[in-house]
Amino acid sequence: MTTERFSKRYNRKEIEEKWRRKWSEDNIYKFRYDPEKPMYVVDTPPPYVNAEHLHVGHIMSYSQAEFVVRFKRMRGYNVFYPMGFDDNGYPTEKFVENKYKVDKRTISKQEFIDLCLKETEIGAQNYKDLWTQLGISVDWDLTYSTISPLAVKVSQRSLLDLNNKGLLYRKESPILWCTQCDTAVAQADLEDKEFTVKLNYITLKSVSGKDLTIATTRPELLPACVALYVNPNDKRYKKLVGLKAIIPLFQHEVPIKTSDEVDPEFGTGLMMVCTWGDQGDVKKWLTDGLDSRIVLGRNGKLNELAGVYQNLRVEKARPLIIKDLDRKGFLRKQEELTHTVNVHERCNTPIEFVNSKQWFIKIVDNKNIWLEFGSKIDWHPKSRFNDYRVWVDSLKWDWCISRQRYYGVPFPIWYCNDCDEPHFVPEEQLPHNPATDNCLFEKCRKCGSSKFIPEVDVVETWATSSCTPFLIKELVKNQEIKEKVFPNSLRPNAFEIIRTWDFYSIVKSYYHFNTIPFKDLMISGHGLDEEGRKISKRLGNYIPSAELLEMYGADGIRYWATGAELGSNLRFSKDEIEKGKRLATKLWNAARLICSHVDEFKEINLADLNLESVDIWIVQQLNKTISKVTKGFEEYTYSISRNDLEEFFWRIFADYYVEFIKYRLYGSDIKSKETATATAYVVFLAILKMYAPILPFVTEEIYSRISFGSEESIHLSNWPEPINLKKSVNDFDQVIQAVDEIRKHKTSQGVSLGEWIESYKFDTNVDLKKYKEFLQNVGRVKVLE
RNA sequence: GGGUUCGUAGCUCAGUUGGCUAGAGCGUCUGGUUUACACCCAGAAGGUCGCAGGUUCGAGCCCUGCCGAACCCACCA
Repeated sequence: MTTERFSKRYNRKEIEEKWRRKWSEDNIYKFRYDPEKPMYVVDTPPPYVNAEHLHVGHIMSYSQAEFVVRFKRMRGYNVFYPMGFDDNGYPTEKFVENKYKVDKRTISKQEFIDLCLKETEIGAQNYKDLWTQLGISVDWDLTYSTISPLAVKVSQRSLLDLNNKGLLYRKESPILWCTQCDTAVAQADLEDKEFTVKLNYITLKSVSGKDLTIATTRPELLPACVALYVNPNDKRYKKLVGLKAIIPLFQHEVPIKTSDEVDPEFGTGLMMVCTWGDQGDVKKWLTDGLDSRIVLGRNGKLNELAGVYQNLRVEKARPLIIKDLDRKGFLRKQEELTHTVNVHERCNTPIEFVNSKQWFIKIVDNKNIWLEFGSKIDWHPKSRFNDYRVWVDSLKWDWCISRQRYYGVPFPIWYCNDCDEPHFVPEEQLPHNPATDNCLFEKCRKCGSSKFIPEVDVVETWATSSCTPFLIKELVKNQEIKEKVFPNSLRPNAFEIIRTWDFYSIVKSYYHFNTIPFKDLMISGHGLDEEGRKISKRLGNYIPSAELLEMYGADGIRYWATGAELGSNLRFSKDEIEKGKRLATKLWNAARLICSHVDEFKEINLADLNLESVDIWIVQQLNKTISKVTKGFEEYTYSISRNDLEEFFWRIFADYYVEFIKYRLYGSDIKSKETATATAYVVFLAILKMYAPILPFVTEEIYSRISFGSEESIHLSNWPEPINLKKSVNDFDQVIQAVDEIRKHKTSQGVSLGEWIESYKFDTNVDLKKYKEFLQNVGRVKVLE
């Protein structure tokens, strides 16, 4: 007897800690290249490094992708699994502003960047610790950060290429602007938000002295009003078309025009149109021969057109103007109006349109290409492709990539001081930062001037992270491997960044290499709190990840993460985590039992043994399970795999098979005992391997005690294959039914299942000639008929 | 206004080309210390599958309409 191989209790904490250390020391997740084997390249989302908000959602989505990665590794792929840290850009700046109570306007640029870099380092370490705790099997020698010189170089090279291909342009035009963050933003950075505001009915006079009433939610934009519009079919206003009206308080005259866009039912049917600053299809109004009256500046304040209201921010100016309109008798009434407004997703501030010069990447004209290339990718689940399609359809603006921020990838551009001609730093000089590096140009190629000014804007973060599919190529030197890294095999990410990370990656891979960036997309849902609410800092409805891992251990939490089908949200559930812990214990105990009967662990070929029907039956069940579980992982439906595996392990293997062979394990027939032990061992080993991607710690611990041969880790071992026995049973269902019948009988009689009873007569039609002895022993009945 | 997903037991959810009596876990109830495991085992109760039609020999699954939820898009004077 060798029960001492396993202690009575599975010591989760100690064992998980041991393997974390050992995996790292032995470097078992290091990328190994075997030219004979296929590559499996994963472009994992580089998380934002401000790690204070880490919660189960992060654990969930990274675990879900990692189940598949571990599976692929065991299936014999050369797994290339790097990890990045997305540290450049707005989230880090915001984090620093909050943590240090500073503002980018009130601190020197360099000081601010230094703080960002410092936090970046702390954040990356937090993440690394967390992923290690969780058992995420990335190769820590393959890491990058999006602010590193390598990432800057790749990002800048991308801009150069786009510029050479005529896909990058700089233009002064009305753009989407966040007055809070003080920067241009892209369409993808917008979100819908409902606001309840006042709809103000304001009276103005036509030049002929007639009273007119408009309804507006934005009275502070009156100074920018350039026209009034009515629907051409609106009889009330037919006579007014072509006349002019006088704007109250500001006294300028505007024409009254018609457009089908105007809804006669809204407000008074008379609509005020302003130049930029207001939401709406700006371009359309601009082509209508209207004056340009810009009242809102990039600083979010009203300009000189606003007269006495100059230099006020929108939210300050609005009530003042309303007050003055009311005092002078122009305000007829106010109504409550609930409407949705585009806000900046980072700060929830309503977006304004301001006139500004920015860099853009052409995307609007190529919608058909984005759809075509998007459809070439295998979406898991398929339905999420629709999110992508809808997004591409709704594109209205080219991709504005310049940001008036500090902490990001610099544009490698110098402008001629005299004629504004942009000069791109040549590729061999990258990475380049015009804010700190010397100017590389002597004379403007256009006007000959020798004065240059640096571009001080930075590239938005997505313009860099959209390069990750080919950025990770740069993490290896070997040319042969490089070629196989891109396009990648898998991009796993949550659904809310389909329109940013995924979309922009497709754009860049098409423009640079005319290919899709990755073959498969795995879209995960969100982790929710126990009530099904979104997890947010504001609600405080989550336990920080590190604490969670400390409380429950990695295996239990990973088990919880298998609970949601791919693409679905998943509620946090202590019960599910507990279930995962119980599963680990169950595996531990099963190993204890089986191994107490094995003297030596060795390679066993079951086909060579004289198997009994019950042994053949369990192997058949195992084979079915292997096929189903394998298929599930292949299709990224790890939750289905987990269900199939659990049904087999717990219900069929533990509750039936193990009970079925106990009389042999403890009996005197040595041959029969050996066969049963061997079968149980082989089947259990396969179960253990199939659980390895989900529960890497407990499976590794058990494996280390019961494996044979040279395989150092279960995670580097081969995925189980169905076993060919060359014989089969097909009448075992009736045996199961017969066993159930005896169990039911004993339970209803209040008799312990372990107690021998004198006799029993079956209702079930079972072949007693063949199975009588088996049923007597398993059911503990002396006489059966 | 448009789209996507979803609505199945008290709760959380499976149900993969339409096919015997609709499943699991948790919870509840009954019984059992059975030489791996009470972190266990055996069993029971509990569902007009959101509603109303339709197609079909047959619908939880397919079609139409409606109700409700979440998310996305558009409008947003």
